Amino acid sequence: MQTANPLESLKIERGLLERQTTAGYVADSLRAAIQSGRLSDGTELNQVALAEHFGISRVPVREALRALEAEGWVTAMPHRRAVVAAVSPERIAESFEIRALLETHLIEKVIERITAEQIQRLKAACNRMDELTDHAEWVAANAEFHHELLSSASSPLALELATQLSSQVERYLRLSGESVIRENEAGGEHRAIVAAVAARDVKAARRLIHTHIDNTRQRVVDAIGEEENP
Amino acid sequence: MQTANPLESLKIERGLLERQTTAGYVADSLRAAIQSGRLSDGTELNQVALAEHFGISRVPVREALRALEAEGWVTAMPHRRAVVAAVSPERIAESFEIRALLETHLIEKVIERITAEQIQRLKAACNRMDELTDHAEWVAANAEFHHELLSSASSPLALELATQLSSQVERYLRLSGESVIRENEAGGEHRAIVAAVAARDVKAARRLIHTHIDNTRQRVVDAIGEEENP
DNA sequence: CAGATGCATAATGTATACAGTTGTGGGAGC
DNA sequence: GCTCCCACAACTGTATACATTATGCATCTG
Repeated sequence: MQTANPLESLKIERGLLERQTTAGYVADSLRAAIQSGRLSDGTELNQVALAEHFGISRVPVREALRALEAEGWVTAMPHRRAVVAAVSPERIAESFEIRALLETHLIEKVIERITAEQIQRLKAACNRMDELTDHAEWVAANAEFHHELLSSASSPLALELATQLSSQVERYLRLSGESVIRENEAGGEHRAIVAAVAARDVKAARRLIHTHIDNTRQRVVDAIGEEENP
Repeated sequence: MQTANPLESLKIERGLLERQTTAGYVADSLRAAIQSGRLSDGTELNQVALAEHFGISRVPVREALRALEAEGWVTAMPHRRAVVAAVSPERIAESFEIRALLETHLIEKVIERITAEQIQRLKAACNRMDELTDHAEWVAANAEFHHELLSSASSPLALELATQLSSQVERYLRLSGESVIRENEAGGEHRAIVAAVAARDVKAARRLIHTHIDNTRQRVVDAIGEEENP
């Protein structure tokens, strides 16, 4: 037995800081900008312009673009400008369908494993969302809710895929009306899901999640339709 | 009205050749090597060594590694060597589970849409697989069969995900015994699936696919277990 | 001899320079 | 006026050079 290592705190700090490369920083910045919608579909990503903007050379910019391309955020062809990837309405719809498939599957494991404390956290997350007025914040909180809900399933790969699918279409949620009304609908749906999970009611939870995701899909697809044919 | 442009053929040829960048070529080469198992888990990917091997500079090598990292083939940390990513047994198992989920879902759409001609192609693919003796070729043909089967569902994103999940664990199929016996089992399972699809029997097809993938999962997981505790 | 320390080496990350491709605008030719 | 072509500008792709960080080894210390 020995006393706690006084350097332990420093180690953690180092771990948190975790010096990032410039390329990693650029990739994170661009990804966040695309995900939030600040960089919209088809925006051209000029390497020299980006390099100047960040005050760095083109090399790390290129590496960041390569990574984002592999992740699907950016479309690029040899010797041509990279552009922010467009996600077709069909792909968006399919993304929701697959999420529904994954999440209805995961919810069974969630119900098996979730603890009372985690349920409390979900309820708290629901309450927090009611307070939010900014749409962007609401979208982020919504993603966090789903992530938190599914993280209890202990299926890291499925969670990863579901999260990835969400994040790629998140920017299109913006279109589905800034209307708080709709968001409150979602809030009610979230609470119903949490209640079903708390009651360990697999069938109800599956049905509620499927309906919830399908509703969201409907809203987004409709919004895109209106956008195209106003 | 005008005669066919004689340059059109060149354009197509150009399109097929589709001049690739060096970085793209390196990424493809490495990906193929990892997928086939020629580069195994934990192999260090030294930039200068790779650059010398390909007879190029480090820049395109770095871009290739970035892309492969984003795709999950390579693990890298700042200022440290990149290594071929290891896929944990849990992740492999989960990968099969998610594939089962996706493929049992897709098979319904397949049955709705598949044509007689496509069914013939699937049968032909089954027959071709019987001829193969090389394990690596068999694995590739197996992947092709599943891809061909699901491509009739017209769900590009789901197909993409399923294919991606398969390709990432494909190299571990090698462990599951070179035994032709087991591969013949799979051949029988494939034929049964095609038969159910041809008969438009959704329930049977779902059950058969699920069993098939679960069997494969079992074989691979067992093989890994033996590998670790011989 | 175990463990820490400092230095040399090698590898990664970034900047700069150069090469090759694409796109564009203006002028020649019709 | 219109088209075609070519030169030039802008941009991407690659190589080389430099900066920073990690790692292995020899040395030193207790």
